[in-house]
Amino acid sequence: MLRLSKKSDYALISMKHLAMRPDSSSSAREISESYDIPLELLAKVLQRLVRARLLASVQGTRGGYRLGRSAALISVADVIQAVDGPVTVTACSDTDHNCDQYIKCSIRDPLWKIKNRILDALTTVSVAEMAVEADAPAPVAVTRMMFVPPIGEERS
Amino acid sequence: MLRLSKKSDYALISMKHLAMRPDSSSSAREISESYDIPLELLAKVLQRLVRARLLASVQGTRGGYRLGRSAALISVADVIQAVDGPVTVTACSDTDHNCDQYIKCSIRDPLWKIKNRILDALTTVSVAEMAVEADAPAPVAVTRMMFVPPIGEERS
DNA sequence: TAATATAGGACTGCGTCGGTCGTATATCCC
DNA sequence: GGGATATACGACCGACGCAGTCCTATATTA
Repeated sequence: MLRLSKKSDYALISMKHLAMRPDSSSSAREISESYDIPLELLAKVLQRLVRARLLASVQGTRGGYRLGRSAALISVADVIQAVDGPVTVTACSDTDHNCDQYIKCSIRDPLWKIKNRILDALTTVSVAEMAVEADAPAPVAVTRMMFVPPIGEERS
Repeated sequence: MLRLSKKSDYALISMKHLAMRPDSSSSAREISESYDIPLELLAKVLQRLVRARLLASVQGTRGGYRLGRSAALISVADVIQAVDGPVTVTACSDTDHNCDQYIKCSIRDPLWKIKNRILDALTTVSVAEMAVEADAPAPVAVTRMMFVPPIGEERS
């Protein structure tokens, strides 16, 4: 459990993709094809990231997405929260307590502390750190690997 | 997101409940009524905790549940994993990689690191620590508070 | 033997998530 | 200007998992 949603996965993949190409912009289609992500779904994810100012978009034929700010200033928590809403371990938060057991609940405080520790783990890892993974192949090589030869052999 | 399941909630409530009564055993019914948890559902949760050796059960009329070992030796992670299976942030684990993007996925390693940090946060908090919360009312008072006056005014 | 407890499998309603579709709008190139 | 290609965004839909219920079997005690 405690699984991340697909949308968050896609968002993080996209953010890392863009972080590795700081000077160019990528279209939703490019990212979609690179990682086999359904285009429409990815598009909506990217749009949410734009609304959260984590990405900047350019419309039109040569449009696409860029990072909204330096990758070092974007945390994994930022990305997840932009896409899936606030990180909440419990059904009840400090604002709304929509839970049958709210009054009688005896584990709120300990769980909130744990939530904060989880949030901390997500906050202290930046997209930039994700992008400098040692195992990451060079950008071009990645893009190559991404395109699975459709059917025929397309070896250059 | 990253929400805990209801079953985990119930499991943690029960564990704390039992940790606060180290010398007596509690029945599923008692816990169920104390916190307004559906009896059958709670029963199954408790059974899973027994199977994981976190609880010990006594059948029969005067039966019930006790902690399987010292509360200090039971972590929140233990409880969650006993009830909801292994903590997995990603769909793919090191054993099975049932995810369309597995081959092309670029964020496995960073996410696994984050998963470990989350797991760490859950492992370093014991049930005993949860039970010694300062704000926890005395057992009896708790049980009192639990029973919301049904309809009429029942002020003593 | 009746009451009360755990053990555990089968079933179900429903909310959420992943994904699709359709449409509007912006921009570039011919 | 017009077509191609991009983002923006709301509506819709099927599948799946979770929460909860029901039923039966078994153990223990009074």
